[in-house]
Amino acid sequence: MNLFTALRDLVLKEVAALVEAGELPQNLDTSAIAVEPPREAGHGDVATNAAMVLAKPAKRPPREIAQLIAERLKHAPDIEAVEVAGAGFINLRLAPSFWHARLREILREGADYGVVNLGKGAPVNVEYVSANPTGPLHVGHGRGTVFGDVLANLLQRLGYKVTREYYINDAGAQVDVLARSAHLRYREALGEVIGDIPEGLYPGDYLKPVGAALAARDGAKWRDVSEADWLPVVRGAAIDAMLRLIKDDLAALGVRHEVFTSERKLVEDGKVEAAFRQLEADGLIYTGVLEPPKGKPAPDDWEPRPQSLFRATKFGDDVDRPLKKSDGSWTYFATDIAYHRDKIARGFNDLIDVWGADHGGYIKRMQAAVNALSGGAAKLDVKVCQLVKLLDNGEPVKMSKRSGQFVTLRDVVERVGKDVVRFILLTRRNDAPLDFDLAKVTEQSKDNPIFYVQYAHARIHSVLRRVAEEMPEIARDVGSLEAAAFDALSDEAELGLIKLAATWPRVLEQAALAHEPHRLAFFLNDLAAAFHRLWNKGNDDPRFRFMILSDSRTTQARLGLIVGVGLVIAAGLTIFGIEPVEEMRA
RNA sequence: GCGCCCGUAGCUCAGCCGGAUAGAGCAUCAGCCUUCUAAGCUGAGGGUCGGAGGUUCGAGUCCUCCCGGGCGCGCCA
Repeated sequence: MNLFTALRDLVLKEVAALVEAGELPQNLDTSAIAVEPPREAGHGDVATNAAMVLAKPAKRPPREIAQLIAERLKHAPDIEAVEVAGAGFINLRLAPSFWHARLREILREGADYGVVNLGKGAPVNVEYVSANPTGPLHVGHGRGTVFGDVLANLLQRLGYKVTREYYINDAGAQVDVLARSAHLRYREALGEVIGDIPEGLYPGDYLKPVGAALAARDGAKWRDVSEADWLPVVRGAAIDAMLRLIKDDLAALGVRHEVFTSERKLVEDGKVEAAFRQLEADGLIYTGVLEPPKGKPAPDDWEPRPQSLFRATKFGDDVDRPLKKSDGSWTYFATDIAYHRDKIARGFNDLIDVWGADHGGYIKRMQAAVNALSGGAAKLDVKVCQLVKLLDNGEPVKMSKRSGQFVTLRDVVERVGKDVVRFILLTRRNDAPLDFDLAKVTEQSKDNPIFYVQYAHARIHSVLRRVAEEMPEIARDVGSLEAAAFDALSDEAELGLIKLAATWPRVLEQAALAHEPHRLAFFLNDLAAAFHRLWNKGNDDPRFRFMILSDSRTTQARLGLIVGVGLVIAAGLTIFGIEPVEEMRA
């Protein structure tokens, strides 16, 4: 149960009653009424702006309306105190029994706590990674990968029918470069001395096995024929190999896409042509001449050229966008239009793309295209991930793609572990740059967010183990804990921990609606902090220890509390695709 | 030149579709281990929320302009 939506319903009910009683006019717009946690804990457990929202349409002072509502709320069950404050806020304090009931709810629902059917089975398409199949993934890719994957997990958990997709850019010039690079490695494998890799080709060693495999399979067959003859073959082999490499990298991170879509195949199947014709039929394509971009030196070979343009400006883009290159082949935009058209045709009206920051300028045109293709029915949300700055103990790790000396995602996953990568990459908002320090993220200290959260979970299980040893008479199964005497939990620190854990349903829901999985990471960090705080309160004052040898009633109630917290932490980590640990010792 | 993102404590960043006295971590300083793991916790100092207008009962949050940084701007993807 999301307690805030439940209390909002209660407030709305009282407002309706006041309308009924003639205190407030009919037909009030109540949509802006919010019930939220107040910023200041001192203001109570929840606050509502109802009176302030209604003041103007009701033509009565907000504090007066607040009094009316407050008077009624005082009689509602579980509400311990109601006060009108500030400009007309209504602050509510809920009875301990209310919070005890929330704890019982957490214990009863366990991993499903906070899970509501927000999506109602609506299909959502999440496209992420979509890196060119020209080499291994690097850390920058990792960020979008984790973001997309955890967002997909989150949406799936809340009742959306999620499909995870990867778009393979295997049709452009870059895969031809890949093919030439692989052909060089092929000749090398046949015994030729190739020397330095020429400028403009991929220098990485990862193409050596591709060349070797080709030589082993076909011998010298592709050595002395023209490029036009060998290129498609070598390209196909190289793309296949790179895709296997990438899928392995993804598997090492615990990521698996359901659908891989080949750009080349879209072209071959005439899907791009079909998308083009659809837009043409809708009058959204014309032949025109684009201005050269201003503010930077025009490309050397710039010449005004009539070309097929999509009327993106009709859908909010800044200029109309070209669909064909000068050689007659499709632009990247054109094939991407076809891909999104294909997604829409497969029944998705809710599209999410996760891109790197350097593609930010591409958002408007893609949204314009989705809008045009679906007649406004489909929505595309593009989440852009900023750069990751890789550090090792504070020192920047040198990465140069040109020399082939860049740290791969695989390297990082193998060094620090997939769980660490999955969590740390979400400890910033997607649109803020992120530092990833290889040394710090494996540190066993509170400076390391994932350690901090796992440590809280481990401590909870440590207490369980101790109680099993010292007080075996206490039933520790969730069923028994649910029935524990929670009136023993009366300290504000204990209730505060329940209160925080009880906001989990709201956090889940809001993270899903906003498409912002990082909120889960921040919440878990806060929850862990609240737990560590209570733990230390027990250090300072033995009466607050979870295990009180002389008092099995209190001990069991406190076990219920921390097991509940542990369940919420575990539920959160599971969405991250991270295994909660029960002890920290290796 | 235009578009998008960002600008919050010395540093790195949160701030929940506008809500009350703007938060956390790091760093600095001062404290807490005969303990359920101190792998942790408590406290203190530190802010014109880049600037100026505007909308609103109320603006870090929305709008306009300006300043500063990043990304992008046909034949790369």
